[in-house]
Amino acid sequence: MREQTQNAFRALADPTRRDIVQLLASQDMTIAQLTEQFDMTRAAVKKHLTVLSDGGLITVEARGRERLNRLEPNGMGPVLDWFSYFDQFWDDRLNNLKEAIERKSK
Amino acid sequence: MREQTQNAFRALADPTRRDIVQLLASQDMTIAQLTEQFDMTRAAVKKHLTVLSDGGLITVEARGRERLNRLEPNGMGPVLDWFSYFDQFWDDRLNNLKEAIERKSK
DNA sequence: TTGACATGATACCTTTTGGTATTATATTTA
DNA sequence: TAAATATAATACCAAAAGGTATCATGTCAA
Repeated sequence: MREQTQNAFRALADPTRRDIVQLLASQDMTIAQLTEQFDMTRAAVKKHLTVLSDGGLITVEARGRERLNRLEPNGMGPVLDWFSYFDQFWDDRLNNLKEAIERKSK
Repeated sequence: MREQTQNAFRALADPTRRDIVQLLASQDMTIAQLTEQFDMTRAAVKKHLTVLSDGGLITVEARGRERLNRLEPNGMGPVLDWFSYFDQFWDDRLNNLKEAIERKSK
């Protein structure tokens, strides 16, 4: 599972891919829909999606001739697990994040 | 500050650099000490440290002819901020992390 | 001061990465 | 069925990344 962690971190290293993740957080999208949002070819976007898929961050569902790209809810797991390793350093940060979330959920 | 986020994510994309971060979490180390832990030259380790520094994840303190590399406590800030954007998706994950931390602090 | 030590800087090489262009395949739809 | 649509796959290219070797610089110690 070490490989999965590496692939996930690698997937997040590119700004375009992080943007794709944010877009897919609001709704599932086809390659064509995603490509509209960027200044690059569909082939380039497809490559990014492959990297995101390798990282376990998205899944693809075939719907007729379309393919719906969907964020994988558990995809960030390995990444967040890695961060949780630094309790003594990041506890404060994580607590801030926690509090922000709690504030919103009220 | 968009640049800082990118540099931090980029810094974390390499497994050697993540290992360096983990090593520095336990104690500050010189390049020579870090190099002992890896199968590569000092120059290569130095490059990784430069990337980590660019990402704001470490700072360097000159001590005589040595340079002590130290983890920057707030360095992960931009990265964790980015993750906090996905409340609706990652809340559960973050809550699990939060609970694990709370359990430990008891 | 001279030599050893710790690091910095640079040139160079190979592989990976991010992108395009092009061609192929599968699915609708007129 | 034929044309249009949505995507996949491949070859190719320039730039960035990760590494080594080598040389330069600054500091400590005899």
